[in-house]
Amino acid sequence: MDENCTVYKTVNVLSKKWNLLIIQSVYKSKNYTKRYTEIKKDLAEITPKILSQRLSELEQEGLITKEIDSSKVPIKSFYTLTNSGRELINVVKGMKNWGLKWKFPSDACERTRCRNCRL
Amino acid sequence: MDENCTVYKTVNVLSKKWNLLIIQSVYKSKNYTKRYTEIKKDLAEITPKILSQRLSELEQEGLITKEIDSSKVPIKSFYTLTNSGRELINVVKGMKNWGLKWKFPSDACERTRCRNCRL
DNA sequence: CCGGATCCTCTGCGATACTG
DNA sequence: CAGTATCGCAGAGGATCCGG
Repeated sequence: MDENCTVYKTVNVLSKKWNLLIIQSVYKSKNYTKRYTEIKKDLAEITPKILSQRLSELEQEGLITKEIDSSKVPIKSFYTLTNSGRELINVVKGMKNWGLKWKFPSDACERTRCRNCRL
Repeated sequence: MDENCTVYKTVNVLSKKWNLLIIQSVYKSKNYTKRYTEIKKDLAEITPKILSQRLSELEQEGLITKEIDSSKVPIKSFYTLTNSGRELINVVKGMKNWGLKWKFPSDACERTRCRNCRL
């Protein structure tokens, strides 16, 4: 495998820590949009620095868009999945189904819409 | 999302650096079996320490099995995908198809069996 | 209050060399 | 051939601070 291979490059982008969980967190929300603080609350263990870094990278990669409402205080940031970002949910679902089958069976997650992951 | 969620735990295992590429490298081989040096050659940029670490972890996770032929020198190690490891190829394929569509189009990889990734 | 930025610490990846 | 030993450094994590 050389570094020009699509698989190689894609895996390196997607398997960067937190990326798929951020995508999934935003995907769960209405209109595929979430605020910075909501994502941070959803991914309890992520630190603000890392979340900012990842969101910025995902924006540059074209997987999410950012909008800022500074019309009134407090200023609010909204992050929305692009079309490409939305389609990534299939990858997350693939991982979930594999995990349910082979590693981490969970009654809660078996349901079509788990309370945690909503997939 | 709490840390008991199947999605959370599964993503953390699978998105660890090199894991999916190792799985895919072994998957491409006859009988889903590859030797240490062959994997290292296939993933040119991986270092021996990291490859050893990852293989050991993947073995503990039950995704690969290891067999050593020490009957004659040089000693040879064989790594084989388990059933759960084989099924992970669907996740890799999902990533590949997403990457082809949105990020890294490639004529070579578009073919059903790319010379590099064989997926 | 919200959305970060800053500073510091520390795990863990990467590179090179070496060995049973 | 299939790894280990050692070292250096980037990036993840933790705590705190700050402008709007």
